Order: sequence, then C-alpha cells, then structure tokens
Amino acid sequence: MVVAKRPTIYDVAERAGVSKSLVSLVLRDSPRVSEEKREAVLAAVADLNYTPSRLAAGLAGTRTRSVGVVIDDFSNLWFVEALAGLRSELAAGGYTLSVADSSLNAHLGLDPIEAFRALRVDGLVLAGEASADAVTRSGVPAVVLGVRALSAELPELPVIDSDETAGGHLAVQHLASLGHRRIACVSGPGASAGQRERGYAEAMRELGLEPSIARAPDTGEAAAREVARELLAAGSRGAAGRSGSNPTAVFAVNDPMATGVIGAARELGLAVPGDLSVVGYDDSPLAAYGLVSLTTISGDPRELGEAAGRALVARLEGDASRIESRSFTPRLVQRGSAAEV
Amino acid sequence: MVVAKRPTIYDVAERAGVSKSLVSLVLRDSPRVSEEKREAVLAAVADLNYTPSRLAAGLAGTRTRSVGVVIDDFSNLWFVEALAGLRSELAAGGYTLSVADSSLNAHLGLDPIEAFRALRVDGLVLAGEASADAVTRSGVPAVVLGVRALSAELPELPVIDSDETAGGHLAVQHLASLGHRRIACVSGPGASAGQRERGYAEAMRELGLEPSIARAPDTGEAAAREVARELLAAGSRGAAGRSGSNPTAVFAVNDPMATGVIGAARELGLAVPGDLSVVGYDDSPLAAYGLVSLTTISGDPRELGEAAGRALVARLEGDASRIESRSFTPRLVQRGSAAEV
DNA sequence: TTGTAGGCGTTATCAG
DNA sequence: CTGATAACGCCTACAA
Repeated sequence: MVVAKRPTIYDVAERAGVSKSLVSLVLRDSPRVSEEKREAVLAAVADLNYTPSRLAAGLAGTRTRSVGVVIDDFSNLWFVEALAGLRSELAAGGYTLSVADSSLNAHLGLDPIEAFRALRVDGLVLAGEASADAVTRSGVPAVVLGVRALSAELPELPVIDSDETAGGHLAVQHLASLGHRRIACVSGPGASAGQRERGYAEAMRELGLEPSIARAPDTGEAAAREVARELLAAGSRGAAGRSGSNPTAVFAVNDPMATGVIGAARELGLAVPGDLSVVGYDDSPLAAYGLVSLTTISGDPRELGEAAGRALVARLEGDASRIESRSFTPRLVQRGSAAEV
Repeated sequence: MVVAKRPTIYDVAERAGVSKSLVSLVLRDSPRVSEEKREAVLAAVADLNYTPSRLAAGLAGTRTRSVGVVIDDFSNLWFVEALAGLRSELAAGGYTLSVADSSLNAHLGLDPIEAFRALRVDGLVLAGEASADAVTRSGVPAVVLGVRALSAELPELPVIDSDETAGGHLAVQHLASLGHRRIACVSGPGASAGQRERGYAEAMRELGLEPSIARAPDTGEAAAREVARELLAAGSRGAAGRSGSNPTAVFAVNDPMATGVIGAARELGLAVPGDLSVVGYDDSPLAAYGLVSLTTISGDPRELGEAAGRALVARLEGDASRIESRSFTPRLVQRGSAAEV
C-alpha cells in the first residue's frame, strides 16, 4: 500500500472534474448544485477515501459547529441520560459535541473551559462545576444544565433544571397520603441533596409535621446505611422493640441512599414496606431491581438535556431573543417500597 | 466591553515585545528561552486572555496530540473507569482525548471513526463496536481495549483486555471450594457473557461436574430474575420443596444479573447464601451494597485503561517496536453472597 | 536566541 | 455554477 498524502479538496475537485468551490458546496450540501455534479463529487470522495478536515474548516470558517459539555461525574447515570438528550438535539441542529469531565480534568490541572476555548467551540453546556470566571472570560454562549450552584455565580445564563424542591414535596405528600406522620429524611452534602431536603422540610411543615433530618457524611449507600441504622434503632429496646417515636417512613435524597436505608431496616429485622416505607430519588436502574423495588422520584434527565440542547441551538442560530430558563417538575414513580402505614 | 477580535500569537508577540516564533516556543515550553522573555510572554498571554487555537496548531503542525476513544455504552461503569485510566496515561503523554459513544452515534448515522478522522486524531482506542473497515481505511494507529470481538476482525491491532474466561473459572473454583457441586450459570447474549460462560463450562468439566447454563434474552436484572425463577423452582413441589436436582449455587455473568438471581431466590423463600450461593461479575458499586453484598469477580478496568493508554502513547511516540497485546487476570472479591453448602 | 517565509486545508467573497 | 484569491492562526524550517 502506498503511503499517499491525505487527499485534499483539490484532489477531489480534480478527480471529479469540477472546481474546488463546487466540492465545498456539495460537502455542505448546498441546494444549488446539479444532481449530476453532486454525484460526481461524491463518487470522487468515496474513491479517494477523503474526509474533510474539521481543523481547516474551523479555522477558515466563522464557526466550528461544535459545542463543549462540562460534566461532573461520568459515573452518574443522570449525566449520561442528559447527554443523550443533548446530543440528539444538537445533532439535529448540525452540531457536534465534545465532553469534558470537570472533576477528572481538574485533577489533571486542566480547565475544561479553557480546553474548549482552544477548540473554538461555538457554545457551552455547563452540567458540572466550572470556573464562572473562565466561562465569562471565554465569551462563549452557554447554558447551565441542572447545576443550580453555578447559576448563582452566573445569573445571566439561562438555566434548565429539574425542580428538586418540588421533588422533595412530592415524596412527602405521597408518604403522608399513605397515612405516615413520622417521616424522616436521610440526606447528605451537596446542592442537589440540599434542594431535595428543603422540599422535604417545607412539605412537612405545611402538613403540620415535624421534620427530622439525618445527614450522612457523603451521598453513598454505605453512609446512608450507617445513619439509618442509628435512626431506626433509636429508642428501641432490643431488636424487636421500637419506640413510638421511630419513623414509619423515610425519604432518602437518592436511590443508593434509599437502598442503604432498606439494607439497614432489614438488618434490624424491619420489613419494607411492612414496617417501614422508603422513597428514593432519581429512578436509577437500581430502583427497578426486584430486590429493591424502590418507589422513587424521577426527574427525566433526558428531557432536560433535550431542552438545554434546543435552547443552545436557538441561541447559536442567531435567535437574538433571550433564552428562557426552564424548570421541569419531577414525578413520582411508584414501586414496592412504600405502603400504607 | 469592546468586542475585540480574538487575540492571536501576533498580538501576544507584539505586546510582549518579542517575535511570534518565540511565543510559539514558550507555549510549547521549549527549554531554549530565557527566563526573562518567557515571563514577558506569559504576562502578555494573561493580559490578552489569549488561548492558542488547537485548530490552527493542528493544521500547521505534524500532529494534533489528540486521540479518539470509541465507547459502546456510557452508562456502563466499566467504560467510565477504563476511561479514567486511559485519560491519566494519555495526559501524561501530552495527549488530549475525545470520546464517542458508538451506539449513540450509530443511531444518528455518523460513524465515530470518520468523525475522529475529520478531527485528525493521532491515535484511536477502540473500546466499543466499530467498523473494522473504517478503522483500517483511516490508517490511524489504534489499540483495542476490552472488546474481543473487534480484535478478531482486526488481528493486526494490539489488544488490552481482561481474561474473562479465567474469570469464569475463578467463580466456579470458588464455589466448588465451598463444597458446591450443582452450580448453574445464568448468562446472556454478547461476547463478554460468552467468554465468562465458557470459563464456567470449562471449569465445571475440569472438576467433573455437569455444566448447566440458563441464557436470558438480555443481560439485565429483570431478564435474569425471570430465568432464575424457573431455574430455582424447577422440580420443586410447592414453595418449600426443592428437588435434589436444583442448583445450590449460581454464577451470573454480571452483577445486575446476579442481583436478579438473588431477587428470584428471595421470592421463592430461599435464603442467600444459606440456601443458595451466588457469584456475580464486575464488582460494580452495587455489589458492595448492604442489601446485596455480592461476592463477585473484578477485572479492574482502570488498570486496563492505563495499560492501553501507555501502549498507545509508546506507539505514537515513535517507538517502532510492536506493541504487545496484554491480557489481565481478574480476581475474586469475597462478600456475603456465597457460603459453604 | 530571534526573525522571515512558506504552507497546512478550508471557507468566503466576487467577478465571471 | 466556476475560478481566483485572500484570509484563518499557527508550525517548521532556515537564516540572521
């Protein structure tokens, strides 16, 4: 095999017997080219195994048709779903997207915003921690997806998010409607947990009930299990005796934590949902497992991603009108972990 | 704020009172620049809020210092971990990486390999389905990470993977060492499942035991639960009566499936590990949950990612020696789902 | 160490 | 629809 140089647009033009300009037009499928020429060009492209250089195109053109997405944690399924929604909308708008995991890159000392700027992206989606300063300095159109904390620092950016406080309300209302009155909340650090926890507290007070919040040191299953063990055993006299002040239901701010609570309950010999009802948050795949069967709150991340994508595309396509921020209301997904008291 | 044009290397040079060449040298931190000049340049860069264009750099230079990673399924934690390992090694080599989800892009009709070629990446990591044809045509140095199936079509590429057949052996050996003899396997479609299943079958025969494989239509929790229900109830006379031909242990080819098996067991009133021992595969976070406490096989994806990264960097840095393929041996992670018979 | 010239592969513009 | 030509921002010699 000959180690030929990469074919360029010139080679394609020559082979197809047309001008370089025409090739460029065909590649960007302009409507004003004859079918005949178009096919000739396409054939030449195939023959030469030609792939246009996005580097050159980006350099020469007025934009790159690419957007950067800053994500916090790849291992969080929420982001993955949101990403899928984003991608589908951005693709529809003709944009390519590249992702950066902020926690990972921070570890490597590289600011993702800076990296995207070097790539000359046309737009930015902020779905993870990001230096507000870097964002404004970059001067690139951006939307915030999900992360409330960020929008506080960047009030001028549109925010697409899920109303997590409403989600907390939802959980409490469901539990209360099942007759529960001693409803505890197992929470943890972080903005999301905070919102959900706040919704819980508000809803409890509205119902005239006393909020009772147990905060774990992190938002993982193990930490929640630890905290729940204490919460559920408190005031009990032996394995079988629980005092009348123990909660009959708990709202955990995410599904792994809810699973931890169920685990603790089982350890203590409590049946779920017989002796204890549990509601989680996020509707992760885990929640649908037979072993867990978790009633939970779903925020539909994919829908959020799509909305963010549409918003950004509109902005990028020159729609000068200001993008509306938008907050989606989560819904309850009933499974088997919550029952009447 | 003035809407100034993006600063270029020329602007930086002028502001720092040096030549454009010198700026270029400083940016790529060449050793042959005086400390004085270097600082002047850096100051100018900061003043102007300058970020060099990777587009221009890539176009002008002989390489882009970027590599493309083709991934199958972002929601699979395995990839996430492998990606982290990859990134750390590639970053150490001065490479940037961009990822593409092959299933997602396929859905959009865009070949990820083609996309990477358009970006002029220097190398490729194949950790998901990819058109073998597109890969060879691209002529870009590549390594295969994990995906055995691919390496069959692209025998000339080095493969870094986990020996999943050995993993299957490991599971059986552990169970057998606990005294189990009727060990079933709950498997599913796909190359990985196939390897694990094969290891299981081989190990069983080596021990003089009869393999018994139940294949679910997909590799999810629900499908496994369904299959396990039948497997465990077969030959039983009522909920409590199991015949002597029922398995006392099962090896599931991944953790969600193992969780499904445990779920089915519980439904049938069987205690785990009292009445049934279960071993999973992958050591997903789920496996460590109190509710599950799964004994499982771990392949250490991060280690694989690092190895792949190192291999690719070596290749890219001109190390003409052929890269060795490498297969890592998984290990057993003991938790609470397997006990003596 | 610095400066200069040429080129990388496209897009954009405009006159044919 | 065609051709020609000028950017685009940087790298890579090579010469000073």
